[in-house]
Order: sequence, then structure tokens, then C-alpha cells
Amino acid sequence: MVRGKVQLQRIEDKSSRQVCFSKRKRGLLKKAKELSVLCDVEMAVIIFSSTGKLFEFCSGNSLRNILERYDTHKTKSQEIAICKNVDKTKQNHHAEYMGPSYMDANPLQMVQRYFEGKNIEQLNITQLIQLERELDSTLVYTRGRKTEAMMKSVTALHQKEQDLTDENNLIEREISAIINNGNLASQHGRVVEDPDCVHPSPLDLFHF
Amino acid sequence: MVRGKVQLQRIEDKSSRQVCFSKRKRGLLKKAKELSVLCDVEMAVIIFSSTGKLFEFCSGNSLRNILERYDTHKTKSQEIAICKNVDKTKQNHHAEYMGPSYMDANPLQMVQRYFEGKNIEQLNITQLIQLERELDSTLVYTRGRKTEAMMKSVTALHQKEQDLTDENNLIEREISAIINNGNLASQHGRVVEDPDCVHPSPLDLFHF
DNA sequence: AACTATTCATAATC
DNA sequence: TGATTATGAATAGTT
Repeated sequence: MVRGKVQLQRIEDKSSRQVCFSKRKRGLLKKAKELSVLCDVEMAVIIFSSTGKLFEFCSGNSLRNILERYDTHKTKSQEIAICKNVDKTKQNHHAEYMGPSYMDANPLQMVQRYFEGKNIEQLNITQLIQLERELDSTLVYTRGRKTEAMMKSVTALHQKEQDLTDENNLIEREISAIINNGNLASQHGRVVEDPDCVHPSPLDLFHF
Repeated sequence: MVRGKVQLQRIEDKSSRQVCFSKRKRGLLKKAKELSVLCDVEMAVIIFSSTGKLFEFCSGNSLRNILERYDTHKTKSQEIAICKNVDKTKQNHHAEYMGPSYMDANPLQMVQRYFEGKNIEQLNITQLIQLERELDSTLVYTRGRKTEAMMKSVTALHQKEQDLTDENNLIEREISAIINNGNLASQHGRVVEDPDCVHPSPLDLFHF
């Protein structure tokens, strides 16, 4: 019996998670087969259980074929793909609330603690290969996040610079106006033009 | 309204098929996301519509990572063959058991969970750089260990091969001796050459 | 694109 | 584990 709406968050109890995985995996693979047959589409599903076991589905005969088609498709429209990914990550940031346990710890410490526990000296080859893969993907992820963060930072700095420039221009204009007014007042009492229209800042060219 | 059980076969009407695809694709991707989040598994879904358009889903950050893991998994049987050898020679009592807390989550999920909760604006770039450096050096170290372990494995295999070859040669000589003894007894005391000099094993070529 | 009448998936329970 | 069942979710057909 399903009680209330299912919360979309990691099931903490290991056993329940395993049972849920088993059931939902079956359900998903069934749905995948239905979709591929009913709608006559080429598709692939790859699932790694938390124990590292691989489950897969593909329409047609070969998953490898689909992956190749995927690669072809990707290299063809690489720029678009990159844009999409950026959008995805942007959305994800605001997506959902995370348990506090991960918010508190420093990620560096977290990772260090993890590797201390592993005792790399004593791992066998299989474990080393697995660890290498984990490290690699974590590194890729981290680099991505770093780049993103740096880009954001650069953009923010640029915005700040722009704001300050604008402010400077404004002040400059005000000073000019005051000086001109002073000149006018002392000379012929004429009013100055709006400086906004007269002197557009050259820095405007750097908008992006 | 759903009338009767759905037939598992291609929907012939193009329009209905398109509508069905649209609906079911959404459903499937939703289920995929639920499975990946609830059960904390790594997975990917790739769908090509009949019009050639690509739809995809992946847990974590990169579908490419998952495909790489898939490839690695597929070629794993070779690795296991190599590993068994070394694991036997160098018993790893210590590595066998590790605290379950560290074995459960992989570092990528750990790091992702940490950063997903944060807004990009709040990210500490210094933290990310430190993390990147740590991951990079651990990765380099791990690769070194892996290479070393594999070399040892290969050496051990080679040694085993050498031993077996020696044993074979010994047996061969014994057999020759027996046969020759028989010949001597029945013919007239002629002695055969040392088989070692006559038939060097081709496997000797693989010394390194 | 909405709206239901149904079937389907599955969380809880045994 | 495996089966059952009450309930929420998905969706085929209709508008």
C-alpha cells in the first residue's frame, strides 16, 4: 500500500533501498521495452546498482550500436550539447533540499577521510581500477564545477566593474555639470544638455 | 480511458504513435530520475525518436562517464583473470574488510551531494581547487599503484609459466630417457643428445 | 492540450 | 527473500 506521495530523495535504509531498486528496475525496464516497441524508437538503458552490478536494456540487437549513434549525434551537435548541460546544472542547483550532514563537512576533508579509509597500499588490482575510475569521474566533476564557479565569479566581477564604471561616469558628469553650471552662471546663465546623450562611455562596448 | 490490456506491438497510426511516444517518454524519464535518486544508482537512458531527435537522461553529471564505466565493465573479465593471480600470491587480509561506512558511498556521489545543495554563487573556489589538487594527486598515486600491481601480476604469471615450462622440460627429458633406455636395451647402447640443446622451448623467447 | 476511466506500478505488509 | 493488496501514478482514448 502506497502511503501518501513518494518523496523524491535517497532512501536511507539500505534494505528498503535494495528492495525498491529491484522493483523499480524491473518496472523501468518493462516501460523501456514497451516504449521501444509501441513507438518504434531506438533506445538504451544502462543501470549500475550500488553494488556495482550492471543491468542494461536496448531496443534492437546491440547496445553498442546505440552508443555509437549517440557518439555520432553528440560530436555533430557538440556546442548545443554543452549549452544544454549548462542549463541542466543551473536548474539542478535550485532543485532540491539536501540533508544537513553533507552541508556541514568540508568536501576536501570528506574526500580525504574516504581515501584514508581505503588504504590504497593494500588494495588489489580490481579495487585499484574501481578506485581509479571513481577518482577520475570525481575529478572531472570537480573541474567542471570549478570552471563554472570561476566563470560565475568572472561574470560577477565584470558586473561590479561595469557598475563602478557607470557610477564613475555619473559622478564625472555631475562634476562636469557643476563646473559648467558654475561657468554658465558666472558667464551667461545657460543650462547644460543631458550628458547621457552626449558622451556614451567607451566601456559599454565590453558588455556580454 | 485505457480499454483492455495494451498490445505490445508497434502503433501503426503515426499520429497516435507520436503522441504515445511523447507521453511515455516523459513517464519513462520521470521513472528513471526517481530510480536514480531513490535508490542512489548510476544510470543512463538514451532515446532516439523516430524523427532522429535525441533524448537522454543520466544520474550524476555526465552520461559520458557512465558510458565509460559501461565500457570498462564490459572488458572487466580480463582484469579479473589478471587479478586473481596476484591476489592469491599476496594475501590481502587487511584489504579484505573495510569499514562499511566508507565502502557504501562513492566519492563522486559524496562530492555531488555536497555541491548540489549549494548555490553556485556561494561556492568557494578555493575549496574546489584544493579538492581538485587532492583528487589529482590521489589519482596519480592510484594509477602508479595499479601499474605496479599489474606489473607484479605479470611477473608472477611469467614466473609460473617459467616453472611450468621447466617442469615440462624435465618430464620431457624423463620420457626421452625412458624411451632411449628402452632403445638402448633393445638396440645397442647408443646415447641420445641432451633434449635441452636440441629442442629449446619457444616460450623462452618471452623472457623479460 | 485537458480530461477521465482504466490499467499499471509499487510501498507497505505479511 | 516472495506473494498480496491498497493506493497513487501513468496513460489510452476522448474532447
